[in-house]
Order: sequence, then C-alpha cells, then structure tokens
Amino acid sequence: MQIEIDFNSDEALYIQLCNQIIYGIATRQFREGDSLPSVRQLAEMIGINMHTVNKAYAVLRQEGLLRLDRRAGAVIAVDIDKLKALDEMKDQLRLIIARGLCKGVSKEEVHRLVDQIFSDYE
Amino acid sequence: MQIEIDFNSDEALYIQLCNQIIYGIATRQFREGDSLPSVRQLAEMIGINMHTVNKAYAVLRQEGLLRLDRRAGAVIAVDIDKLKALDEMKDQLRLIIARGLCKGVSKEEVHRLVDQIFSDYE
DNA sequence: CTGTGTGTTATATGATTGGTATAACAAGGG
DNA sequence: CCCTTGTTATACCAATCATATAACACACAG
Repeated sequence: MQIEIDFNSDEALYIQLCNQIIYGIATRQFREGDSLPSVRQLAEMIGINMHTVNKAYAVLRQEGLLRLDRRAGAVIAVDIDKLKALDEMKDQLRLIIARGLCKGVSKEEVHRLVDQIFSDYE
Repeated sequence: MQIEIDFNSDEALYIQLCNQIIYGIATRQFREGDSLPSVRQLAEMIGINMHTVNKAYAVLRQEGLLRLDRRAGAVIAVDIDKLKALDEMKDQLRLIIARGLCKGVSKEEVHRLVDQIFSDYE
C-alpha cells in the first residue's frame, strides 16, 4: 500500500488522497472488503492532519466506494450503480473532449488514448 | 452567443465561464478570429464582476485558446499543440476511467460514450 | 471494569481562494 | 479629446483548506 501526496500540487490534499485510493481500487491493489488504515494511522503515515484524511474518507463513502465502521475502520465497499456511473462519466468526458476538439484532437485519437489507459490498468 | 451561468453551482463562476467558451469553440459557435465581448460588456451581460470575466479570459489565454488585445478585445486564437493536448487529455482520462473501473464500467462502454459525445458535437 | 482504538462531532485559527468593488493607468481608434 | 480596450492595484467579505485540540459513543481485548 503506497499513497503519494504532492505537497506542492495545487490540488487539495484530501482530493489527492481520494484519487490515490480510487487508483488503488481501479488497479485492484485494494479489493472489496479490504481495510484501509484508520484516519489517525493514515494521517500519521502521510504526515497530514487527521481531519484531512477523514474528509477524504467521507467523500469516498459519499461516492459509494467506502464503508466506514466503528469496529473495522474504513473498508472498501463498492456500491455499483452503473447507470449513475455512466452518467457522471459522460458529463466529465464531455468537457475533456471539448477541450480536445479545440486543439484538433480526433475521435480516433481519443479511442486510442482510452485503449492505452485500459491496457495500463491490466 | 449564449453563455449559461449557474449561480447555485459549486463550480467557480470563472471556471463555468471558461467551460462555456470551450464548449462554444468545440461546437464551432466561436471560430478562429471571432471576437468575444469585452470583459466589461460580458460582465454586464451575465451580471457578474468585471474581474471574474477577466480571470476567465486570462485562463483561456494561458490554455492557448484566446488572444487578448487592447485594440480588438478578446479574440479566439487557438494555439495548436497537439502533443501537449493529448498528454493533458490522457492525464484527465486516467482519473475518469479509474472512477469508472471501480464501478465496473467496461472499455467498450467508454468507447460508446466517446462516440455519443462526438456525434453530439457535429 | 478498564484501557485502547474506532469513527464522529465541535470549535478555533491561519492561509488561501473566489467574488465583488472602486480606482487608476497606458494605449489604440473615432 | 473622448471613449473603450486590457491591465494592475487595493480593499473587503465569504468560503474553503488544513491544522489543532478536544470530547463523545461505541467496540473489543485484557
């Protein structure tokens, strides 16, 4: 388990933490039922405040990726709502693709990028 | 020319403005050489402060989509750097796809979304 | 029962950002 | 000369980010 935080980034720490954990789940480094460190432990490990970790965990719970339990701590528990996931994905893709279109990126080039990323995730 | 700003959104006004203009360029509603309203005019039209528009224009210039001129105002001027565009796109796609992977979205479903979005942009 | 470790909540503080407001400047165009 | 352009500076208020300290209810091992 390794989580990389860039303190010079302009992205909020709790957002970076969320993304790192999302990458971890996507790469099956974290699996359904796995426990993450407690807010205090992880805060200690990374060298940030407990509440920052807590906020990240709360966001991930809200996104249906984590279950928080007083007994077991933070447990990976993916709530699959594919329609919602596809909807949100489409919204995000729309803007990214618009940006690309401005720069002359073609549909085929986007497909190629998607394939590259998927093959990285295997 | 129509720009829709949602004052109840949690997205910053200047970010919304940027995105709207990006959509405008992507849909060829704005074309190379077209002039956008001046910072003061657009601020007046939307009902926001001049500096908020200024900030949006500054970001778009930074992204290589706008040229700011004391004579002509804000002019669409796309600086095509495809390698950079593809690189940035890949970074953004990585996170979106990771999110999707967590929810069981397949590569084919992503391709389908991309096709849908591109057909919307024609 | 007594610690210890969970998540959770509350409050406070400082730094940064977002948005507004007012003002002034240099420069181009009529 | 007057008006409009982008640009810059300053100030103010609200919200967010991150930290800090503290307390609470609950679970579990001893």
